[in-house]
Amino acid sequence: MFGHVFSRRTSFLVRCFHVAKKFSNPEPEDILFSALCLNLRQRRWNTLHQFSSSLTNPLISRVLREFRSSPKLALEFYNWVLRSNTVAKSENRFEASCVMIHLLVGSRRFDDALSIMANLMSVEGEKLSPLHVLSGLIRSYQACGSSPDVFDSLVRACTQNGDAQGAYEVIEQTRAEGFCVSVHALNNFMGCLLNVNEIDRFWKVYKEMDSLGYVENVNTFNLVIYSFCKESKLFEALSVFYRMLKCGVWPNVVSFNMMIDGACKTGDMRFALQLLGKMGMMSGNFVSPNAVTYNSVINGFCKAGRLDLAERIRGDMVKSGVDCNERTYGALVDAYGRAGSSDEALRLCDEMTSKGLVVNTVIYNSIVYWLFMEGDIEGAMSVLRDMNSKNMQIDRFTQAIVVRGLCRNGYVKEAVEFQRQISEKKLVEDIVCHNTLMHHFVRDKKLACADQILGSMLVQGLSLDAISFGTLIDGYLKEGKLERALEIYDGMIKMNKTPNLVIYNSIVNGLSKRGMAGAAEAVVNAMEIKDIVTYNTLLNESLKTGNVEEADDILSKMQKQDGEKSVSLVTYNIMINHLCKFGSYEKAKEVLKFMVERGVVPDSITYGTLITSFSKHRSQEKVVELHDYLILQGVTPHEHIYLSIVRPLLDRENGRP
DNA sequence: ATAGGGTTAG
Repeated sequence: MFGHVFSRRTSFLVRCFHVAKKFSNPEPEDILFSALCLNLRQRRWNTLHQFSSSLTNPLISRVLREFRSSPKLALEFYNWVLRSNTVAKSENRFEASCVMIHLLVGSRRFDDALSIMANLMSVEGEKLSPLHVLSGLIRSYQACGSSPDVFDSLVRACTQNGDAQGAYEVIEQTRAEGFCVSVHALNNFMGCLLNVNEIDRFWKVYKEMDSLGYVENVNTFNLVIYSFCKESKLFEALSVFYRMLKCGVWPNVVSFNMMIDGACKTGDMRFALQLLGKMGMMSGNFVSPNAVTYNSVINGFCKAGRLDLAERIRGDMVKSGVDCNERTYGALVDAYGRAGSSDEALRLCDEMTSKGLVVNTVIYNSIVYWLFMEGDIEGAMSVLRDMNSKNMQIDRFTQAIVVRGLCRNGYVKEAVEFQRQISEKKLVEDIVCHNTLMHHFVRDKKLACADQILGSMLVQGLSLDAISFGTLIDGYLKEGKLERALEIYDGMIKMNKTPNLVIYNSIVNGLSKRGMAGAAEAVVNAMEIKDIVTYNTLLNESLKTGNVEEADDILSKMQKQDGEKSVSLVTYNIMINHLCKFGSYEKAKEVLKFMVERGVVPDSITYGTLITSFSKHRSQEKVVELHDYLILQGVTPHEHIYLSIVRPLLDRENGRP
């Protein structure tokens, strides 16, 4: 046994000696290099470990390059270098990483290259800027005999991280250095711009493509289609499709999927179905629907409340041999929950499990959400426990759903407790949850509790947003606690947060309601922009005080501001309310007719205001007539007012007690 | 590349 070890060791030394002898004047580094290579080839990590203290930057790079044709081994060596603490210094990491990236890209192992780049740029990693990484790659470019594909990969690493600006800088700097990224990288960048909703910038880059010598390919066309679909411009998307055909570029399934999904999202299911049916014909029989296509349509019908049609499409999907996946079930589970059939939703979960599909967090969240909406707290909490017992990841959606679900069902205390447990587990903190809690405390007039949430957010170092401040400011103003409201306002200013329109409107409303018209007016005058809510608040105040001239003035300002757009349903409700209070019932009815003609559908507030007033001051026939008219306009009656005023009248008409 | 879950302030 020992003899065996000895002979291996001897042969190793002899081989080293041979290699060394080849050089006329062997440098120590050359000997070390050969030894490293020999041991690495045999994966003798223990032996290699003895060299770890002698490793230098150039040596590491040299070994990595030596193994360019066995990237797997090179990667093992790279990882070993990173792990051995003695050389884990940042500069070493960086240079070795750059060489490794070149090798991986050269052998088309893009995912491995991307993950190294992502790590270099991530907060947990080295936190290097994309341009810094680029400079490192360029420095080692020649020695590694690399190709511009590495720059494409770096762009990709940025876009995968949602860093459009980084991708842009890399593309620009690459060009400045005399290289060029491919059209694929440019497509990646443009896709990233769309994903972060920088539509204008997308178009700018798209228009510059040609002059930079790029020829748009099917992916580019698809992005243009996507950008139109994002803005619900289906007609324009379709015309890009035809332009693509004219350019001799063949559409693929993604081209269709984007348009079909766009149609579904705008609720145009007819168009979606047309496209689905004509995909073959429109593509010279080259393209047929895949799971994404079917799932988009299924989801479209689910959201439109047409489960019957969604199920029919699922039937088509199965018939055409496309397997249902998690997304298919996700859409259906959500729809059954929405329709109040949580049992069926849970049955579908069993079905997917039996097919080997995983019921993931998104699907669980759907179920929990709809159970809460139904008021089935027990059911919701038991599904949540089920998630826990299955070690299912709880995400910020789950948190928001549970916190809101508990609050809206009156379990605010329990929601706070849930939130506290989340904080303890150090899961992702979501401001929305805290804001929701504050909102419910404010609604229940428990301002001290809301304030406590604010305090705990500060303690946890969470950044507060405009909604956090706005909720409290509005709450205190409504309670008449002007001082505390102003304190919070000052706090916001001290934290360098700019109050937004909602907060200003809230203040204007609060001051007016406290009878501080002068102060309210001062705030209004200081406001740079005003919106419908501002005007509605002012209109309501002036009508309340009987200042018709001022009201008239505000109305004409509103019409000037944004044309008709700034006159809203609320505006009409305010006018109707005050006309009724003045006893001008016929005028109120005129306003009602006027708004209906403008295509503004009255709501239950309109209904309640008019019916209440008419029942006090007009004949019963007039009340019933008004009710019928409103129903005809598609108004949902105010439940309480319908039951207490209108139904008794209708019953009497029909001879019922 | 394209498809899923939530919504908190006037």
